[in-house]
Amino acid sequence: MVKQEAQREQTASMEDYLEAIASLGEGRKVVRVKQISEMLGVKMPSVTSALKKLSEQELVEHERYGHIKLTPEGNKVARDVIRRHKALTRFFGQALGINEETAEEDACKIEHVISSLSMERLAKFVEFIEACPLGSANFSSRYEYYLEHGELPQDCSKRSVSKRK
Amino acid sequence: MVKQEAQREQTASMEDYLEAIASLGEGRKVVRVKQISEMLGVKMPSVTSALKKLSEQELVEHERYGHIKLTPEGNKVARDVIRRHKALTRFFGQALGINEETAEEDACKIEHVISSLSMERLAKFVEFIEACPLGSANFSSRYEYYLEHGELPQDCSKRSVSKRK
DNA sequence: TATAATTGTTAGACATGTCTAACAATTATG
DNA sequence: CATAATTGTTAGACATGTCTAACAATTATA
Repeated sequence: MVKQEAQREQTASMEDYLEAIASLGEGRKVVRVKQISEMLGVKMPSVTSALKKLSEQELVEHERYGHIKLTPEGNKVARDVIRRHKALTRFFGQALGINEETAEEDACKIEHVISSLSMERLAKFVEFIEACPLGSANFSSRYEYYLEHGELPQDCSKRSVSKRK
Repeated sequence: MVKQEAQREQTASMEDYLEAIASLGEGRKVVRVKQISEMLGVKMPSVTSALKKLSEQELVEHERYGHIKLTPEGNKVARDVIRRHKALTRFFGQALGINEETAEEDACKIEHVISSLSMERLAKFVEFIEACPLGSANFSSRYEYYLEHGELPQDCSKRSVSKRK
């Protein structure tokens, strides 16, 4: 057991490019420089320059004015980023009740910096919350009460579980 | 209601410098360029250059070969970073059961990119978990069971809460 | 199919933040 | 207190990733 994951060798920017190429290419769709640039909010020359770098690392196939495609290795990296992205979005959205837009934004940033260990635990946590109806129901309702009122609900009291009303 | 927080104008690097200065300066201790450089794992010229920038922004007082001190505004920013840092460390440590070192590392990265909203909710979440013994006990024990066995404990079943054993 | 519109590339400027090498100031000590 | 050791600064190189301006290829259309 020497080094489970070689990943995270990419910068946040390069991960963003890989992620964008992967999602734009879903279902064999042709990927264009312009689409990538729009998706990431950068200008086209930035994309060209990123593609050059990623090609040199053999994560992307790209020929001048031609097709753009992830290599198997590039796809692996992209899938991993996307996996983190989705788990984080679920966490912020489902577990913390954050609005979709903000959840997305945070996921986009955090996906590039979180450790594998925390990522794994976070994903398990969300799975758990979503899968365990009893725990979840109790948890969510109490948590929402706490969010709204700023104090703990009765049945969280340290002394006893009140039965009145 | 126009813009609650003007913060997050700083880059991750500059936030790190402010954070380091604040924590090295706890209790009126004199802050040195060398200490900052060691704490952040950069060379001294990087610190000098950062101090210059932060001085121009009036977040730090620094005179050549002289004292280093946060201005009130710089202190405000630093305290805010530290607040985020602590809440994140608690979340990863207490709530997710991540080891201290990893929890620290993740907090150091995420503190610079997370939104105010998510940060607030995350902090409330940790408070809640720590403050609500019933929810917490239920939650933690089930979550640990899930982490360890990879499947939900009996009392999470969708059908009914088993009473046997 | 010739020309116009769109898309993509190249070249090179710029911002950020790091580093090394050389030098300067401060502090410690023989 | 003179000199050595330590600490701090300056200058300038370098890496990353962005941008604009100018040009080139591709695609659409009159």
